[in-house]
Amino acid sequence: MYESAFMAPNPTIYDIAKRAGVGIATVSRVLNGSERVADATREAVQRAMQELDFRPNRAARRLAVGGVNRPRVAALMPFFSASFYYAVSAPLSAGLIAADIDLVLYNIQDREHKNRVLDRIVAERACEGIVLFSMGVRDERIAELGRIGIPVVCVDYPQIGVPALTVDNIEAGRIATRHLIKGGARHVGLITGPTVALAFRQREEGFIEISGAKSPQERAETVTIEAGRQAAINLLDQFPTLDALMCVSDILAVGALQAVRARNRIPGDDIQIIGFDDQPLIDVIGLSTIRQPMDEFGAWAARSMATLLKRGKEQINNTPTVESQVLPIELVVRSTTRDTSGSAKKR
Amino acid sequence: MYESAFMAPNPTIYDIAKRAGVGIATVSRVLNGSERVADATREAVQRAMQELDFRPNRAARRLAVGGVNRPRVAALMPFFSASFYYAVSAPLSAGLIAADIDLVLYNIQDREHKNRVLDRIVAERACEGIVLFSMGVRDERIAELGRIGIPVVCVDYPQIGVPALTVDNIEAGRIATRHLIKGGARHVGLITGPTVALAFRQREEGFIEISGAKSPQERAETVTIEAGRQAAINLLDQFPTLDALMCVSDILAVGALQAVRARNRIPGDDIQIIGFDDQPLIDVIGLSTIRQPMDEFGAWAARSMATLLKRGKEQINNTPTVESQVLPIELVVRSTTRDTSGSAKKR
DNA sequence: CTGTTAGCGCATTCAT
DNA sequence: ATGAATGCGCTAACAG
Repeated sequence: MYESAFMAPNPTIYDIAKRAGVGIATVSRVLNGSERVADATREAVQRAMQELDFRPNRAARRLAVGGVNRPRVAALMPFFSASFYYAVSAPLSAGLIAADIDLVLYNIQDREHKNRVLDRIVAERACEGIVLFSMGVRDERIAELGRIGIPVVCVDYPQIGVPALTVDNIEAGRIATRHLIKGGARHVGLITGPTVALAFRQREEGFIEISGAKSPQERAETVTIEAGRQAAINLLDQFPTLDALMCVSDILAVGALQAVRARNRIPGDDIQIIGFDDQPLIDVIGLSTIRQPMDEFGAWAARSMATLLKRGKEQINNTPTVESQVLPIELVVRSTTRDTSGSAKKR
Repeated sequence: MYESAFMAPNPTIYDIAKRAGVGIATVSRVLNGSERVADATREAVQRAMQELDFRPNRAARRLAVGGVNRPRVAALMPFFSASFYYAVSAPLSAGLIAADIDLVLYNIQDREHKNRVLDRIVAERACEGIVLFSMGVRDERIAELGRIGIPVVCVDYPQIGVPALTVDNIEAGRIATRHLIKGGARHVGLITGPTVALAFRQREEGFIEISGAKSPQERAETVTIEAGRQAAINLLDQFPTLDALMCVSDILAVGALQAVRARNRIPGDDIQIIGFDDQPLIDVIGLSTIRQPMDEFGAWAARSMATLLKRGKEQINNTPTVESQVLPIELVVRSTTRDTSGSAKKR
C-alpha cells in the first residue's frame, strides 16, 4: 500500500488519467462536474483520484482559466491580545474589501512561526502585500521583500525601512504614570505583560522613567484577565502600601480590578488603576485608560496597502507614497483613577 | 495616453519584454530581484512595467515554481456583531494553522456581497473549502460547490446539505424568557436585532412563544451598545411598567443596561436584563446571559475543514465524515437577573 | 549579462 | 462520450 509514499509529488491529472485508463480531458471533466461523462467512467476516475489522494492544483487551474489576478495581502498578527487585534482587523477587513483586495490572516504564534510564514510567502509569492502587526522583521527580510516587489507596512511597531503606523508608547507610559501620581498616588506599581510585545516594554519604560526603577512590578505571562488578577494579587501581597497600579493592557487591568475589589479596596478611591488601549467594552467597565486609535490602525493598513498595490501610471509621477505616522494617544479618565487635571477627557 | 485602455488584459512579461526591448528572462530576473542584470536594463524594464501597470500573475508564478499546493479555506462572516466573530475567529485561525491550512477572511457585508464572493470563489477556484458563519446559501449553490468538490461547513446556521454546527436558539430564547419570568417579571419586553441574523429571529421566536406575541418589542438596526441603549429608551418610554428586558445579543443588553441605569432603575432588582452569547468581558460587566460555546464554533470549523480536506485513502473505507451537531447552550445568571432556580450556574 | 526553450498542471477547443 | 493538442504567464536551466 506504500506504492511510493517516499516524496511522492502531488499526483496530477495525468496520473489520474493513466490510472483510470482515460484521457486527461475526461479527468478534467469529472473534476469540474461536467454532465457529459459516462457514469462508469466517472466512477473509475473518482476512484483513481481517491486512491492517489489527488488534489487539483489551484495555481494551474487559475492559470488555465485565466481569472482576474486579484491582489492579496497577508496580515500577520500575534494573537496574544485577542480583543486588541479583533478591534483592528474589522476596519482592516472592511477597508481591504472596499479596495477589492483579499485578506489572508496569519495568527502568528511566535518568532519561529513568523519566519516560517514569511519564508513561505517569499518562496511561493503567496501575496502581493504584507501587513505586520506589532512585530518587526530583520532588515534582510525587508530587503528581500523589496527586491521581489512585495510591499510591507507595519502597524504598532516602528519597523524601519517600511511605512509604519505607531503611537508613542513610552510617552503613553509616562502619561499614565504621571496621571496616577497627580491623582495622589504615593506608591505606584506596574503590571506588565509578555516581553515579546514591544508596546508593553515601552509602556514599562515610560513608567520607570517617572516612577523609578525600583518601583514594584509584576509580569503577567499572558494577556488574560486571570493573569492580571494573579499579578495584582502578588503585587498587593508584597507591597501592601501600593495605592496605584499601571497595567500595560486593559485586559490585565480588568484582572487587577477584580483582585482589588476582592480585597474590598475601592478602585479610584483608595487605589487607582489604569490600563491601555481602550478596548471594546472597557468604557462600560469604567476603567481609566490610555486610548489607542485601534480603528485607525486597521483602516490605515488597508488604505496604505491599497495605495502601494496601485502602482503604475500614477507612480511614474513620483506620486507621494505612504508615509510613516505616529498617532496621538489620549488619556481617558473614568472611574478607576482620580481626575485632577480638569483637562483630561471624561467619557 | 489611452493606448488600449479598452478591456486591456493584464500585460504579461512578454509585453514588458517587447516594450523594454529585452527577453522575457530578463524581465523575470528584475521581477525576482536578481543581481545579474545591468542597471540600465533593469531601469528600462522597470519603466516598462510601470508604464504598462504590470502585475505579475501569482498563479503562473506558483505554477512555474511548483511550490506546495497548501489548502486554503475561505471563511465568510457577517461582521455585524464584531466581538462575536472575533471570539470565533481566534480558535478557527489557530486550528487551521495547526492543520497547515491558510485562512482567507471575507467580511461579508450583505447578501449581494455574499453571492459575489461565492461566485468568484467558484469561478476562480479560489479555495479548497468554505466555512459559512451565520449564513446560509441556496441549495443550488451547495450543489454547485459539491460538483466541483469544494466542501462547505456551516456554523451558527442550520444549512441543509452540509455539516452544520448550531445551537438551539429558539430554545435559548425560551430559556431566557422563562428565567426572567421565574425571577418575578410580570411585564417583559424584547430588544431584538437585525433581521438578517437567523439567530436573532429565532431567539425572538422563543421569546414570543413564552411571552406572547403582543409583548413589547423594539428592533435595533445595528448590534451596537448605542443601538441597544436607544431601543431600551424607546421601550421604557412606551411601556413604563416593563420589569424585564430580553436582548438578543450581549452588546444590545449592555446598551439596555446603560439606559436602565440612566433612569435610576436597578438592574437585577427592579428590572431584569438578559443577553445572549456571553461574549468576552461580559462576565466582568455582570450581565446575565445565555452562553454559546463560541470557542467551539471556531474550533469545530477548523477541525471539520481539516477532516474534509484530508480526503484520500482514508475516505475509501467510508470513514465517517463530519456530522452536524447541535451544541448545548447554558444559562449564566449574574447580577442583572434574579436567580430563583438555585440550579442555574453562577459565574 | 542576456536571450531561447522547455515545462509547471489544468481547462479547453477540436476531432473522433 | 472521450482523447489529443494547445496555451495560460512565469521560472529555470541552458546557451551564447
